[in-house]
Amino acid sequence: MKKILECIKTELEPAFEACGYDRSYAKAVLSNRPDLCEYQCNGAMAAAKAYKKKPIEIAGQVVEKLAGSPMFSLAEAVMPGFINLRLSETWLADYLTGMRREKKLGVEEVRDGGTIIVDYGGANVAKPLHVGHLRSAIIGESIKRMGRFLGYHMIGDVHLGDWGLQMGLIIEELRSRQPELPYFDPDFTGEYPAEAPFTIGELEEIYPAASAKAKTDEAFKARAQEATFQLQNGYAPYHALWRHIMNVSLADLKKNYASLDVSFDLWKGESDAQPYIPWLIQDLQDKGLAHESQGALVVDIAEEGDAKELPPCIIRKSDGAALYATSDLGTILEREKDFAPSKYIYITDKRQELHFIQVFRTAKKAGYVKPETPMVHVMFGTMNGKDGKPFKTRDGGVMRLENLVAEIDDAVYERIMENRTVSEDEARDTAKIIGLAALKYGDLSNQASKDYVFDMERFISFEGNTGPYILYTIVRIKSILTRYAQGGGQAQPEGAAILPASSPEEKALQLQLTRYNEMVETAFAETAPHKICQFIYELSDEFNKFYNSTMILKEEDASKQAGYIRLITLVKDVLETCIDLLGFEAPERM
RNA sequence: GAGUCUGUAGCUCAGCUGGAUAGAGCAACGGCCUUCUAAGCCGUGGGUCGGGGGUUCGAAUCCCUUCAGGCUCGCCA
Repeated sequence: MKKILECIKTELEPAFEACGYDRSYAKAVLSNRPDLCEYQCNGAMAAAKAYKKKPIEIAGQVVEKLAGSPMFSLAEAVMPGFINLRLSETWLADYLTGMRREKKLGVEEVRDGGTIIVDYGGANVAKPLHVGHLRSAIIGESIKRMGRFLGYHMIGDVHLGDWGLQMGLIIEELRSRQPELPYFDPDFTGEYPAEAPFTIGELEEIYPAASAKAKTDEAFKARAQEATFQLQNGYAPYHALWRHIMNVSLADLKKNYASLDVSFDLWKGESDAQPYIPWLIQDLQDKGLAHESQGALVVDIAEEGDAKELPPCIIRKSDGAALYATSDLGTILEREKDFAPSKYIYITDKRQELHFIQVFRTAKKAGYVKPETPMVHVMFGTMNGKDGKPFKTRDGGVMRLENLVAEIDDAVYERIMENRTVSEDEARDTAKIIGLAALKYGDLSNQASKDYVFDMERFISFEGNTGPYILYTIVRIKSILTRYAQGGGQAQPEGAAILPASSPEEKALQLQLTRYNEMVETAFAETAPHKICQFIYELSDEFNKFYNSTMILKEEDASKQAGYIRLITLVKDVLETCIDLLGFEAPERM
């Protein structure tokens, strides 16, 4: 469906041309002075220079040509040369009627958008999910859903950290704790046990302990590096151990992501890239891209125009082991083979910016990814506490995701029980839904690339620009619709029209709805979920103003009432679609 | 040191491909429930858009400079 600004532009173009001005000046934007008009065109001022005329004169001429247009109820030229526009109520109502007849409420699907890989999650096997993983999961899930809604074939990959030094650290720590295990007996020839020698709880304690030990104990660190190297070279006992670590950890990770309503199409990890690495390293050498430097194998990625000389991409350490960049390149080879994506989107902490520049440039230089295929790194900032420092638990430790989610759910639950008389079970279920919305909206309503302050108090206060406010709005609409239907109302015959607005509040609500299709496209193109949040906050705001000004169920004119019902149904449909794109849902009651 | 991002109301943030009087929310204060969920709505107060210079008819927005903070800067991921 044609976007509202394009409709206006199409209407303005002939007017500009009829006056002898180029059509490129006929651009409309949303007004920043809603007291004066709804849309404005500033083209007359830009044209003034080119045609050496006064802006107001040009604007006046154009406005004359717009007289009688069914689209506008107002078209006037004001100093210094603005063209102020207001849509006619009937034209606006027709546009909305068109929206509600469209499958996706006016959003058009792309044709042949191709496959887009979204690499998010980034959980590390054997380590619990913590708040650092939250943003990647939440932002990535939203971007995946947006792309899918727009018709792209989106593939989300969790891309586990399952192959680095951490594995060697765990193996060595296990050896020091349980040296009697058969994995550490080089002469062992039997079957390795099917049962893992640790629980998820133990595993989560082992890694931090090993990591801390490696920082002070050089010999331990060296052994861990050696174990990592052996694992990567297929040493069977360690591979068996690695299998256990994977199995125990994956079950837990899946449970955690599920609780966030985050899902992945692929549960690939760095280990899956390993088969590609020997070829990769050989190929980069054959192509003359990789060379020895200080004992390591590196690819120079500096390009002309760089503000600063960028360090090379290291693809093999001096000890012969592969590392992060190597496995990311191997993963690219696998993805090209399996999916030949038309675009790559990586969602990580912004501190990894340099790493992705290195990987992207190497992939392009080597020809693994076509020059025209966009490789996008969506970077996000740190989630800070109220003190502006990285978010920690009260005692200064790393906050586990499970605990964070549980804390929010509990706080929401308390709030529900304060005010409402619903059963405990219903309150628990509703609290989960609202809690997730609070958490996700709190994150997504900020620009991803910026650091943001996670303020539990603010999130659970439920006032203002929050997820719960959006949900509350939806619940209000649902409540009206339910009561209307109970009263025997039938407002939804196929093709029934939205009626012209009869109040300023109703028109403001209608105008906000028309921005929907453009907003969705922009939000995806800019990988900016916060634009969806902003839109639905404004839409909710307009709805609540309308709600306060108009008693829908008390309306005596039945056809007018049916028109209201159709309008608020459209509002509900748009809001529900949007929160689905953000990755959460609304309860029936709250 | 170099690169990069950020700096907007007391707090948390929008706005940044240049347009009219810089917007929300929270917090403060004052109104609105015998009426569809008051987790709502209406109103009041609160700003040298970090500072300085420049480009422009017009700058929070573009350019330069400066201050403050974050992050990164070859063998962690």
